[in-house]
Parts: sequence; structure tokens; C-alpha cells
Amino acid sequence: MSDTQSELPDRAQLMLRSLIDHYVRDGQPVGSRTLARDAGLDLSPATIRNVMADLEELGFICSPHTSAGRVPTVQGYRFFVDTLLTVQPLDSRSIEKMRIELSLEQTPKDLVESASGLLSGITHMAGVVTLPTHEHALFKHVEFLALSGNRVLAVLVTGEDEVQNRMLDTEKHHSAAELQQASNYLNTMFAGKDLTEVRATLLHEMQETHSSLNSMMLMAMQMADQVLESKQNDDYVMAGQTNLMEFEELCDINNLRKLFDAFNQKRDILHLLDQCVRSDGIQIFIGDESGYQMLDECSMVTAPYSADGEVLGVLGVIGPTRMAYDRVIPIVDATARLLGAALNQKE
Amino acid sequence: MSDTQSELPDRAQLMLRSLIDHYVRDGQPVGSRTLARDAGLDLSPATIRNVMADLEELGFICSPHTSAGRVPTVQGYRFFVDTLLTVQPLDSRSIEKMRIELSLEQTPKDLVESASGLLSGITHMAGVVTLPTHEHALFKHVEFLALSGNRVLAVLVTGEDEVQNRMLDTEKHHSAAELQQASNYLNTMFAGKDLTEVRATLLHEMQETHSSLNSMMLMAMQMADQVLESKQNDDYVMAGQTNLMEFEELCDINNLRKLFDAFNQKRDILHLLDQCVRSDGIQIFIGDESGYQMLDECSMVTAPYSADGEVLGVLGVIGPTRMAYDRVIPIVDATARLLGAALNQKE
DNA sequence: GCTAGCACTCTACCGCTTGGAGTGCTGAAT
DNA sequence: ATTCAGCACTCCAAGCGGTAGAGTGCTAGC
Repeated sequence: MSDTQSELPDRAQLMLRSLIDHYVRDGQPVGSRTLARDAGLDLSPATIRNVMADLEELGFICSPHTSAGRVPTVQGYRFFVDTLLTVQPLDSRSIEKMRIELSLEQTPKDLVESASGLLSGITHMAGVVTLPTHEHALFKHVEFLALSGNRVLAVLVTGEDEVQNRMLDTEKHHSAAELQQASNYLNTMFAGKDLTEVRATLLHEMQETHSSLNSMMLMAMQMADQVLESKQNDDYVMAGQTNLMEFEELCDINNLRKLFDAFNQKRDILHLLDQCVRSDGIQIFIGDESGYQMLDECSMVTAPYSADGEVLGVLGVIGPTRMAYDRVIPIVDATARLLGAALNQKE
Repeated sequence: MSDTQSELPDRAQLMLRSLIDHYVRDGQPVGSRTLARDAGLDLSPATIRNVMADLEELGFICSPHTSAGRVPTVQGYRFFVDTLLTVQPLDSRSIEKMRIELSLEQTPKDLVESASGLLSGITHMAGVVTLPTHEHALFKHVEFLALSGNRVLAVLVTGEDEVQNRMLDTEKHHSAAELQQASNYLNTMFAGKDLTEVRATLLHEMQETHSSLNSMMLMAMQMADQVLESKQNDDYVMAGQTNLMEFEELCDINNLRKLFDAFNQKRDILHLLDQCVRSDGIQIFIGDESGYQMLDECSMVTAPYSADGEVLGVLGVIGPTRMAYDRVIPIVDATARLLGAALNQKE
């Protein structure tokens, strides 16, 4: 009342924060008595109750039944996360530990696995990391091998010694010599160039000088194009799924089934993660904000990770809505930075 | 009593079978009344009870508490499976359906995934299929590519156009020409040979003529050897894990967690599957027979699959101990045959 | 050897009570 | 105007007793 109508009084904010703290800690609805004792404000339970009634009217908290304490709603968490949260930065000891852990890994794939392991290990929830996109990797080398029939194996090596195999069905059979010639052409022409650039050039050339090129070169381009158009950011690594079974609020068998099905399917989770790659910085979905039913009881905290200024992927943590956001956010943030740095170093 | 002491009277056998039938169907302990009604024997519940007491003494059944019906024990299932079971062969319509489903897949990997999908789909339990070993594949082609530093990428193509990549750390840097020479040597020397044979020859040569070979050839061999020694049968594809959540007897959260952790870890499950690859034919682990705690409440029905007379891997079904073995066994058997046939065809 | 009958046991379920936790409201004190 | 003590009220969780039902083991008679 001392404030304008639109702003929540300090007292109420403090109480909301304290309530969420409590609820996150022990999962029980929080009553006025508890809050009066621990919120720091020197008020009687009765007064607390009045303020709680206000908070309830605003939709930030609710009680599961008449004579239970209060529980934060999704909007409550949202307000908390958006305006009340003070993240305590991770202590440098833990960060150093994580850095060392990551520094042991060699390939990007190993790094990603290690990172998701770290996320789940530290938070005791599920960690997820998308594989880094190759979009801005450098073209290094391509090799074509003749297989049986009209099939050709293309092996593409990119800047960081990432290797991709790809099976191609071509219209006619190509001899080893033809294929050698094709790869030579591509290798001399594009070595060291950016992959997207390579692809654009190829497409452009194919349209411009379509007829003037001999068929082998055309084929080489088609094959290279096929290699390049290949999936990116279409897979992730997950760790600690079973940690989620420890939370009673998720332990409903129906819920668990939907959740684990989604993890296996990957499609929906990927779609969600994809949204996070665009917005830079930490992104948080609380409860049904994600729009996916299987995550209704869950929250997800994500951050994109990048090396060399380019966003390569997203990582994050999936856990129950009742999650220590203030603890998880810096962990996710730090992991994203460290993974980015580690990927940078390996180049 | 009309039989020798060691043999179970027909009547008792019939009853055990009927009891298991019932219990598998509806998961409730079976009482003497039910059995009297449905076992086909024209006996009163009282008589049934006497026989049940015998069966209990033999350890084939037990009751969860004084006034509940009886439930089969592990030994009960074991006896049932070993001596009472009559599998009804799968009708040809379903088999044809499965064959068609499998015929759509191209690569061995896709086939294996499809097969595990079929297993889980038909049985409503979890299906598992190990990736086919390459042990007896034919050496077709090997290619070495120089990466940064002393690292070399080896690409091995085997008989069925299976491709394997392998990163090698060598002692010194090798030029593209050197590598080309090495691969040429190996390709002309071994093309079309059996991989194990290739490996044996290589090892032998390396010991015999160690010093007389120039270092490049030695390196070529080392690299080839590294490629060849690579893992085999060390991975599997699983489908329908979440189906297991539908069985109340597995739904204990602790149990589920152990189970899913094991599925993720893969190590223990692989070890178990490995035992099944040796014994030919259907293999069944009931309850704690597996020796792994997480499978105490589960059974596993497996069969090796083979093409061209060579065993390539194992597939199977994991479900609750209370499982319709007579239905599952022919399904696993048929799937193994079909997968073998499909792999054969793709060569 | 089979079975009807009986006493017994155990569980699952229902309704009841009780204690505790927490609420909302009111009226007095500051 | 706030704050707060007090009070009546609500609701859940847990415990308790009683009952119905299912199933057993045993015994005695056919």
C-alpha cells in the first residue's frame, strides 16, 4: 500500500523469496508460523497470513487445500526468477575442478558427454548438452571411396579433426580414379574455407555454370552438398535421467513414462533446446511454460555455449519445478562457458 | 505317489502349468478354488490344496501370506520353462509382417534398431539387440588420412559396406604420400580376406619380420591392427524400456532406478548378453538367475542371431518375471531368424 | 484316495475418531 | 493505519476396530 499498486511491497517480496527457499528445501507447503520464524521480518504469523493472502490473490502462491501451508505457483517461481533472484557465483574451486575434468577429454563428443555428466552430477538432476553444430567449422579434407554398386562413401574432415561419414547413392558407377579426381578438385578448391561458405559457393556454381561443367565435377558437388547439408544440432547427450526418479513430485508412473519416452524420442526436447540456442544467455522454462505436457512438472534451465564468438549448441539441466534456481543457474552458466572454452582450446 | 519319488505326478504338473498361466494373466495369487474351476482336472479345491502343499514343499510355488493364493517361485518358472512348456509357433501372418518391416531397412544398424523395435512392440516389454560383430566380415578397403599433429584417421570398409572410423595417434608425423603408400600396400595385400585372418597375418608378420620391414609398413600394420582389434559386440540397441513401467511389480522406484541405470551403463547388460552368444539357441534368465541385482524382478529371453552360419550377435526381451514365456520364446526365436536372414540378404 | 466341512488366519476396506497444522476473521492495542 | 492475539473452523493424516472375503490346513467320513 505504501507503494504504487503495480509494485509488490518489499515485505511481500521478502516473504515470497523466503517461502520459495523453504519449499525448495523440504518440499512441504509452508505455513505462516514457519515463515514468521525464519523470514527475518519481525512479524507475527497473523500478519504474515495477511500478506500471504495478497500473494495468493496475485497468483504467486496457492495452497493445496484449506488447511495446508502455501506453495509457489508457476507465476510465483517466474516472478522469483525474474526479479527476486540473486545468484551467488560459483566458487572458483568448483569451477577449477570442472575445468580440469573437461580438459581431460579429447574429442568434442567426449567433451559434450563429460559436460552433461558434470551438470547432472553437480545438480543431482538430469543434464543435457546438444552436440556442437558444424555450421562454422572449416572444410579440411574430403575423400570419396567407391563401395559396391553405385554407392559412394564420402568422408569429410573438418577443422577440428571432426570426421563425418556419409553414404551416397549416385546415378552411375564411378571408378576410384574419377572419385580421386573429384576429391582432389574439392580439396584444392576449398581447403580451409568455412563450411557454409563452401556450401553456398557450391550451390551457386551449380546453378550458374550448370551445363558447362563435366558430369564428374557436378557429381562431386552434389556429393559434397549432400555431406554439407547434413544434420546439425539434431542430437543431444543426456546424463542422470534416473536422478529425476528421486523426486517424489515426479514419481508418478505416468509422468515418468512420458518423460522418459520424450528423452528417448528426442524430438520434442530438441525442439525446445532449439528455441534456447537463439536467445543468448540463460533461458528458463518453468513447469508448463515449455508447452510440452511431459515437462509440466519440470523446469529446464539452459544456456547456449559458444566458441570463438559462434554459438555452437545449448546445454542445460532438467529437474522438478521445485528446484534451487539460484544454485542451478550459475552452474549452467559456468558449464556453458567452460565447455565453450574447452572446445576453443581443442581447435 | 504313483510315480517314483523324483518325478512330479502328471496332476501336479498340470496344476503348476495352470497356476502359472493364471498368474501370468492377471498377476494375482491363485487360490485352490480358481484352479479347481479352470485346471481341467475334475477335483475339489481340497484336493487341489493338498497337491499345492506338495508343490510348495518342492519350492515351485509359495504364498505371499497365510491366506493368499499361491505364486510361482523362480524354481517354479524354471521347471515350467524346462519341462512343461509347449511353445505355440508364431502364425505365419505375423512373421510375414515382421519380415516386411525388416526388409525396409538398409544398413545393419537400421536393421538392428528395427528388430529391437519389433521385439518391444510385439511383446510390450523391452527389446534389446546387440550390434552385429564384424569378426568375420571381409576386409575391403582401408584409407588413411593425415590429420593435425601426429594423428591419423583410418577408415576401414568391410564386406557389407560397413564403415568404421578410427583415430590413431602415431609416433611421428606421416605425409599424405606415406599414408597413401601404406593403404595401397594393405589394400592389395588383403582385399577380400577375412578380417580375423587379416589380423592374424598382420600380427604374425610383425613378429616374424619385425626388423626387416621399413617403418612405414610397420606403422601401416600397427594402424590396421588397431582398427581390427576394435570393439565388437560392445554395444546394443534397446527399445521400449518405458514399457517396463507398466508392470506394477517393477514399479518400485528403487527398482526402476537400478534398472534404468543398468540400461544406460550398458556394461552389465552386455556382459549378460555376452553369455548368451556362446550357448546356441534360446537362453532364459529368470529372476535372480541372472546374478544381477537390478534384474531380480525381471526375466530375460534371448537368442543369438546369425547369418551365413556365423553368429553375429544376440537379441532378446527383458520383462517382469511374470511373463508369458510360451508367447515370448517363439517371438524372440522368430526375430532372431528374421534378423539373420535380413542381414544375409543385404550382403 | 478324495472331498465336505470347519476353524483359523490374514488382508483389504470402511467408517470413526483424534491430533495437529494451518487458515481467515475479528477486535483490541499500538 | 498496522499489527497481532485469540478463536472458530477446516482439512488431512494416522490410528483403531470391525467386517467381509479369500484362502488355508486339518480332520473325519465316504
